Amino acid sequence: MSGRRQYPFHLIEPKWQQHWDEQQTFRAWNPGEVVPENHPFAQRHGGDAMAAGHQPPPKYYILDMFPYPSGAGLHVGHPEGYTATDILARYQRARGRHVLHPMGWDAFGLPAEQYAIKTGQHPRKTTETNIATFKRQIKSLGFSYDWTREVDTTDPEYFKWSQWIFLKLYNSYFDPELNKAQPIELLEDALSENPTRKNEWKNNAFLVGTHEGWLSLKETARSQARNLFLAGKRLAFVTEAPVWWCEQLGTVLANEEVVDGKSEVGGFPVVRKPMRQWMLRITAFAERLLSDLDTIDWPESLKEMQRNWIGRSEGAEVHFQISNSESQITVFTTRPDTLFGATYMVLAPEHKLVDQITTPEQRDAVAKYKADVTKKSDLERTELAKDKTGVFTGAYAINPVTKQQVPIWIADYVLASYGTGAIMAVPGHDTRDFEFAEKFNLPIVQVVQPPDSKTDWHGFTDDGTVVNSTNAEISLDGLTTAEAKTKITAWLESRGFGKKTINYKLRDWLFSRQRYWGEPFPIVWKRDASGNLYHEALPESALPVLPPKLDDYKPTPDGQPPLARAQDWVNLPDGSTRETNTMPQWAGSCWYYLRYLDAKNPNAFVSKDAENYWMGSRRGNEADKSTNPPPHVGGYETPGVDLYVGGTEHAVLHLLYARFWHKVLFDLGYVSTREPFFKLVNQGLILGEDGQKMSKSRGNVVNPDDILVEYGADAFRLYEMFMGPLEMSKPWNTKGVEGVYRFLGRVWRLFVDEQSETEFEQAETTAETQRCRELLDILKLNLTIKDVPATPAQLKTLHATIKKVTEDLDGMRFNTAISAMMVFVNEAMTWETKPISVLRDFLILLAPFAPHVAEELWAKLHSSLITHHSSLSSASLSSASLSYAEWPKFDSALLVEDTLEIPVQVNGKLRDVIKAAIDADNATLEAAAKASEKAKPFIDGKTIKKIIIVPKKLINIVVG
RNA sequence: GCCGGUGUGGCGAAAUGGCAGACGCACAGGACUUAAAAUCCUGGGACCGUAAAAAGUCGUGUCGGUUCGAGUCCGACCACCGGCACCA
Repeated sequence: MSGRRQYPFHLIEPKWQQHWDEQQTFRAWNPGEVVPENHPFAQRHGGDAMAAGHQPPPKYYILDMFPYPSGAGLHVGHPEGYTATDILARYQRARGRHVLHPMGWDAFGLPAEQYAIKTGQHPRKTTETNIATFKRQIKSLGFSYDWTREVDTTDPEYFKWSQWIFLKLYNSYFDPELNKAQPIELLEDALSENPTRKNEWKNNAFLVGTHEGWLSLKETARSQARNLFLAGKRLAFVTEAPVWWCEQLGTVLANEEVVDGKSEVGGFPVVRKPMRQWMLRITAFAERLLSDLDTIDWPESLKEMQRNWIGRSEGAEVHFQISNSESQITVFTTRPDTLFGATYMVLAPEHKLVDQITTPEQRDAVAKYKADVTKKSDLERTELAKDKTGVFTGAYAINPVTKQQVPIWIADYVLASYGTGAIMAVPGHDTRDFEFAEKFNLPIVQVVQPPDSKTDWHGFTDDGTVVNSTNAEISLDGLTTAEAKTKITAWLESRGFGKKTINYKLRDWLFSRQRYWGEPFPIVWKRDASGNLYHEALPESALPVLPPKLDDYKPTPDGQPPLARAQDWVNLPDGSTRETNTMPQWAGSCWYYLRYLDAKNPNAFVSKDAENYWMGSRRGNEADKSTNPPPHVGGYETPGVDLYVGGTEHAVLHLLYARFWHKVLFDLGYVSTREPFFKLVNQGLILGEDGQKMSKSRGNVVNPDDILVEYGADAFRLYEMFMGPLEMSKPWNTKGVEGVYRFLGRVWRLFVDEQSETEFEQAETTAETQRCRELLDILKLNLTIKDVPATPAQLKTLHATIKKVTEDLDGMRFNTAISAMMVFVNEAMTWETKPISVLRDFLILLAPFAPHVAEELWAKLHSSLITHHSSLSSASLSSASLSYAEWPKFDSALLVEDTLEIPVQVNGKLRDVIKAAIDADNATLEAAAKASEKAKPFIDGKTIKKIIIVPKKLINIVVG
């Protein structure tokens, strides 16, 4: 253990936390707000800085991924990111930026609900308890959050706006020509006005064939058709589709929440089950979600994960005529150049043509295979991937280029959910098709010649030269793969056999859950005159839609969501019924960063002014919005969130969903940027002391509360940053905390008089005064601290530190910034006289990292100045709050040395270090190097071929 | 299999192509102390030397290349971590 306490952090930290709270020191101000004169922000920027007509200070929006307040409390991983952002928030505040640094709770979620099912305790209660714990723990770390902007996704005043955004999605459609979301009213209007849209209208399958026919419909039928049509266009829509159903959780899950055939939460098995569900049309935004990644400053690996998830691939659709049938099978292929090698076709077992084309002889085999496949969980389907299975349907299709009849099979290696659910099999040049063809003795032909003639063409999938690909109309032979793709696609298009297309892996977002603890949908179901069910949005005035009170939070026995138990809530007086699904947890986290901007606004999810100030960039808004903003505008005003810090676990869930919602809000004119998070950094994992991931079962979990009691928040913060680069995974080492704790102790002793410290400790031993903050007044400033001018050497030390810390903070290199401060303190400890001005600047550097001890010493420095040095200049006396003190500037002129130590190398190996004047010319340096006694033995007897002189750096003598 | 990241002392790490190992941990020796804790000082990559030094040689996952000079740039490979994975 640490033994004697290094300094009284147990008194200092609560004292300053309370002070910041009471003064609302870190409150950020919205446009139009008047800042009280005594607030440190007003002292720095003026009380009317945010008033209309004033140029407000440049903003800096720095955001943490808000936590899910679990019952387990904070772990040491949480404060890692929070400390990094807090240091930058405090640093930017010192640099004069108006910092928005908020915190809140992503509090809907399964654990509170499962606890409710077990114990009957309302999830609200569990959530409130957990939030209280998290808040206490986070506050004890002294972060400079603006708590007036705290959000809680489960607060009706918050989720009212989540529901409001859902209504925006519901009442919008995607216009492919404009490539953007539009209000659904435009589509309704266009139906009757715009001829091309009329066609679209007419061609919808569920409608009568002609516009005239449409007009002849009775009003009720027309209204029904209209509802159906619009329902099919909305960004939020209902579909009956196979979804992931998790029996144990009693809910459906999104693709993103299913990992290896199991639920991401709990690891329970999931099965495919057709159910009526709400979906969000994220696929319409696939291209923008992909291409806009190029405009934001995110880690490449994270962008790559999103790109993979979106999974864009360019290729062609090709239609194959089914023999003896009117029907066609359309396939998607990225290799149209290999069309001549397509010797069979495969449909996914779920493909809708399967039953239609299967011949009577094959019917039993096909039925059996289909039954087998549905029984398999997805896990089994992928685990058994090595061995291909499938059945012949008995039907044939015609290859459009070879005109040959090719057999149509079904196999579960073709997925119903990707492309068209059907493939043309080219066993010569596709690994899977090759395996399948080998197993079932299907013909394999070569159509690509590998560049290296020694390479076996069987199953060769790379690019090469096309062979065996000629018919009466077209020949691809001799072309490269790329050329052949272009040529055959053009030919297919000209003949109506297909066309160029782009396919995405991204699926629409399954947006409903059979849960209690989530946002209810602002939707009711009604029946039209012919008794058909249709959905209708509630008006904005009906928001928030609160969940009903329940005694039992389980789903109903017949599989209805828990909300269905509240019959008096579900059934409305007019005969309509409420939607009983709830939204997924992601709903609240999709837009919370916008609510922070104007967290208490009862009239809008965010006011236009607040959104403009915090998210827009003055520079960015002047630029044409249709062009992408440059990834990093060197100046200090950036669009969107300036910095977002969090773990990689949200790479394809939260971060993709939030970008999607943001784009819809952008299209509809509610936000001013295309992207929400301009720069994003992933913090690395903190591993256990044993180098393994921390987990209860390993017993290597470190509880932050224990560390705080032993070493204090400042040491904890410092250690989290000193461990290594933020983005890296690194093992925890409590001994390392002691190291930075000792450093803070040295800082303390640099400032505090030893004699007074002894008095303080004696006073503290009395039981009744132990926790008394007034005791801190006993402590006096070290007598070696004097109001004297700094020596050149002292200035050099200080300015080298300012330079290093400033540059390292700009580059988020917290660990090396801390080591620079350690070097400073080690050096300053040796000074007999310590100039106040130097120590004062040092405290400003230290403050972002260790704010409590810095504030305490700052206060001591200034109160002591007022008592003892009343004649001091105002510059060194300025006692404005440390949190808003101006960041010191370094003067490079002070860092210049008059003599330098210059290494002398012979053939690149270090042989000596010589002293030289800073302005020594090359001839002088060369002479000095040649004269070096230590280098001489390596030069003597050899000829000097050349001498490399890097001014102020190095001399290298090359001999031969 | 594909994509991304990382390999440097006993450990966490640091190094615009220019003195490898700053800073810290752990360790060892010393000072202070009745003693301990705390604090302060000193030491340290390996090898070879030596009474102790000095000098020297090797050294940033492996092999090769570019360069006067490579932890850093290029090529091939190996190991570990993370993600994706029958995506046509």
